[in-house]
Amino acid sequence: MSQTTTTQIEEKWLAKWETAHIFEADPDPVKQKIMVTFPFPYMNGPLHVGHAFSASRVDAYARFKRMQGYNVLWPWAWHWTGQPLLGASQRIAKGDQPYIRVLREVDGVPEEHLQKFVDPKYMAQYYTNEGKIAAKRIGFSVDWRREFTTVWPTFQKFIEWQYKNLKDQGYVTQGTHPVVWCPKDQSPTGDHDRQSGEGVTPEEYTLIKYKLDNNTVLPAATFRPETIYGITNIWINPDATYVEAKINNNNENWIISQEAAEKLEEQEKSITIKRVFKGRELLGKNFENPLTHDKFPILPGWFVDPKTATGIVYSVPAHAPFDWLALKDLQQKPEILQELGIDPQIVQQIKPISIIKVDGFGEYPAVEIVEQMGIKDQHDSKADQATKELYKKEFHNGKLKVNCGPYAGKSIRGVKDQLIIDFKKLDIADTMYDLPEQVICRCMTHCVVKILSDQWFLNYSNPQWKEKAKEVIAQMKIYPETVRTDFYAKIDWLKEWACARTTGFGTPVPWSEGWIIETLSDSTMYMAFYTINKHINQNNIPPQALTPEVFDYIYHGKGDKIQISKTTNITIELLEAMHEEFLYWYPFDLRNSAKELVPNHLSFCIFHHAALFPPQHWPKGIGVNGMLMVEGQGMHKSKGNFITLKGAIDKYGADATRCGLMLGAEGMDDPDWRADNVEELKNKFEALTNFVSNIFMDSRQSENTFLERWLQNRLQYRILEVTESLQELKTRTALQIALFEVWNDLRWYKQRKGSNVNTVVLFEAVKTWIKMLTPFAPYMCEELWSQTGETGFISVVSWPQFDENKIDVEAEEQENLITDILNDTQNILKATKITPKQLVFYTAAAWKWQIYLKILEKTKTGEAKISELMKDFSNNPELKPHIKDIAILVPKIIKTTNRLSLNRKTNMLKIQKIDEKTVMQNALDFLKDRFGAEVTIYSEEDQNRYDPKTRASTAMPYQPAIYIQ
RNA sequence: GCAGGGGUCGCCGAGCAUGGCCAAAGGCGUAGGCUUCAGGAGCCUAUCCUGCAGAGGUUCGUGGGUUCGAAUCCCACCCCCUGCACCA
Repeated sequence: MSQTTTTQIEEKWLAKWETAHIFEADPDPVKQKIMVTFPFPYMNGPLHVGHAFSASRVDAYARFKRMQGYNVLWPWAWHWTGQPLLGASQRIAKGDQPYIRVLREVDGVPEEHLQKFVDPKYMAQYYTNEGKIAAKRIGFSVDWRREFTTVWPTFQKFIEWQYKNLKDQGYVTQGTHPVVWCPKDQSPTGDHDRQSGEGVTPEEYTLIKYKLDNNTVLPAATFRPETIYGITNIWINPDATYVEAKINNNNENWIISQEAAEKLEEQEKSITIKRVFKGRELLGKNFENPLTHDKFPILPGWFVDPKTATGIVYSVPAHAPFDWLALKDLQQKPEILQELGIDPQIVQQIKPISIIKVDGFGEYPAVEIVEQMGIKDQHDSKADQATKELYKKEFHNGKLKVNCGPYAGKSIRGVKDQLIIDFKKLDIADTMYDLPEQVICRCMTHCVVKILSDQWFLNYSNPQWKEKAKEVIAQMKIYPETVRTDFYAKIDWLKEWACARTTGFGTPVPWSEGWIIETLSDSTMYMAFYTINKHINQNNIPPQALTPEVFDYIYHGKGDKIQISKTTNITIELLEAMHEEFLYWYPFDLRNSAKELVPNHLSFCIFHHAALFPPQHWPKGIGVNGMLMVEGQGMHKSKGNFITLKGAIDKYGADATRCGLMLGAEGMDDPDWRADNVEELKNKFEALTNFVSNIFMDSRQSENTFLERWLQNRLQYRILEVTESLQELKTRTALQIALFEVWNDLRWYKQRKGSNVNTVVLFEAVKTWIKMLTPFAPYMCEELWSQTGETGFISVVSWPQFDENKIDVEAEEQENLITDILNDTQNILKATKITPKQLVFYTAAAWKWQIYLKILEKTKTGEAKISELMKDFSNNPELKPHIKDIAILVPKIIKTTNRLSLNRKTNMLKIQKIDEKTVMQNALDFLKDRFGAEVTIYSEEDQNRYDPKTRASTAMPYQPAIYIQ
């Protein structure tokens, strides 16, 4: 089968599916429903194989369930909300050549479209159109009547309703929020908008307002406000520029670095600078600890960076290695102090003040760690390491000492948050945000932290909401189960989420002019919109008719439908139909995505369902899988390893692409797309098609032996395994068994039967086989199905049922005998390097079976005692003549039977004796063929046996003796 | 830093929750044979080491331990990956 015919087959079946509408699902009261979903893809680029991986798993599940007789709904939509589409079109408008080249060469956008991409909606529509073609070609069994994009006014009405509800219930709050901010763009700078500083987030400093005089403070920045009790001095950089500024129009003057003043402007502080001066001006002055009213000096610290926080640092030499090192330096260099006009006596007298007790350290942990690590001075690179180590230990294990006021005896970890709140109440502390590393915007501007005010939040901190979300998780099926703890952790971890933005595509916040619902916040409940969007699309319901009352009726059954119909012009029948359709399909049974969506989208989805729907409409199942790798690396357009779905289908065909993806991984493992493997798979499918076609063309029949029963027996296990795996969304395991293991079984059967294949049995087996492959490779299976003479679609044929009656342990054991003897013989040939001319096998004598089965029975119950067994055997007149041999055999048999699995022991006991000679005799041709030698079978009891090396006596049940010459 | 997930015979990957047909599935790769005008594809066989009789030896990140017996259970250590907020 050449590539062109693969494409032709795909086109043929795609057209047939569409004409027959087999994937369009409407409510059917007599059928059980399954609704599966996949997070809609964002349309600033083409669908790629990463999308296809997660979605193929959804499709395989949908197809499996459909074949099992469920009424399956698998809808799809397109995400346009957000900033990237706008950003992309702007880059094109600006003539960003590298970017345009990527669109042209990677995405494959034709020139005439590319030029129109300056319009972001054109761009989104282009990718949406292309995406739909690709999603169809890959064979996703989607009901396209429910399609929409997130900028459709009808969808936005749904979002308005959703947010109105959330707000009414108090889940939406307003407040402030720190963001990384580009002063030039006047917008937040997300990771993707950064030239450098990816992953950097604002850090919160506590400012302790040490008093210089009555209305002037030195706001020293710290992550450890509890150390206020251990302060000995403040560090000021003598060479840095500081300002004295009036803050927030009250009477407080702050002394801070010039840089800090600029930053605080963005953090809801109004700054009026009164004077500018060098840090050295402050040296030697005293200030007051606002908590204890003790007085301390201001000392020079060149290590103080005016660019970090306020440029003012307070010193806690007992617990901060840097402070101790700096203090020691100064104490050793009185001349520097004199030069700066400070009395060295003052510095000499400073002693560290110990305030934290921590295991493994004495009075002054900072002093100790500096000595332990042999740190020379503050420029030593190990000083940083020492700081981190000590902070960590003190935070996790440290307890505050008696000199810490009301906090004495408390652990640092437990008291820190409360302490900050208390200090703020006392008006001796404030907060400032700063970045731990430099962040530079794409526009090359240095970013700062800005506090956004009047920001709208989804209040995921709300403990009642969290509780409810956990209830949703508790009743949900999660694939794989290991992710459940992850979900609980993420629910706990989520806090207020800024759910509105001022730019980008999206639904305007209904109650607040100028804000748009943020992109991750508008995609949490839309699965419920699929259930009714068919009606909206088909009846051209105008957006203005979709009032909150309409949605209240549809989703909550609230309100008077007659009244609603009157005001909206939506007929009562239609309102009812939508309500009914929602009730039929909801909740969804499976939503599957990559694991990156666990902490955001999937958790949000859980939260929102908890808030807006009653328990009977909570999600029933969520599936999570790994992130697709390409040739061992993450897939990125910039890395040049980006593979579009269209490109993959063009090259390998839909079936190979699907299976290549699904064979990659399951569970949380990251699948690896390897072009060689997918190519190989494409060849495999050609071979498979030939293999199957040949069987279909072969009209001969043949006799029934145990091998037919063996094949059917095998197939039952395969059906069981594939069904159970698919049920658990283990698509890789399921496909592996369905494709390779079944194939191996069929091959083995054909080999064993040689020219005597029973085509009737094989034909049926193959039909079962391709049914099991249909969820994975639907096109090939439709084609093969039609070759069998069937007229319907295999896509809607009944899934194979496990049939207990076809289980045949005897056939299984008989075939085990053959494979075992085959392996043993090959092993001997390998060891002896004989090229065999003749093989002779001798099956065990009847009396050996007697003792074998007896021992087997004993070992099964775990009490095979040699003495007892021997007594038994010697009392048996049939065995008595062989008692000498039996004495030797018993321990051997105990050893071999002990190693058998319980399952096999049970089977062997159930069958009792198998007629080995006949079984072997029937395999004669096969064995001859396999070894290219004459083969003879005897029983060791045969008088006329050929046995030149007297091997026959070594024969055992299930292990005939072998002679090779 | 916080949270989560891993290290298996050339590679990818099962197995490990319920220790024992585990020298360890399957796929890929590699080698040999068959088929073919040739190439590719396909089919068969082999693929840790040793072995002139169906066997033995050493393996499952490292080092210990429990057990008659450990890839599987326990402890310690080393290494790797992913996510972390206004962004899809």
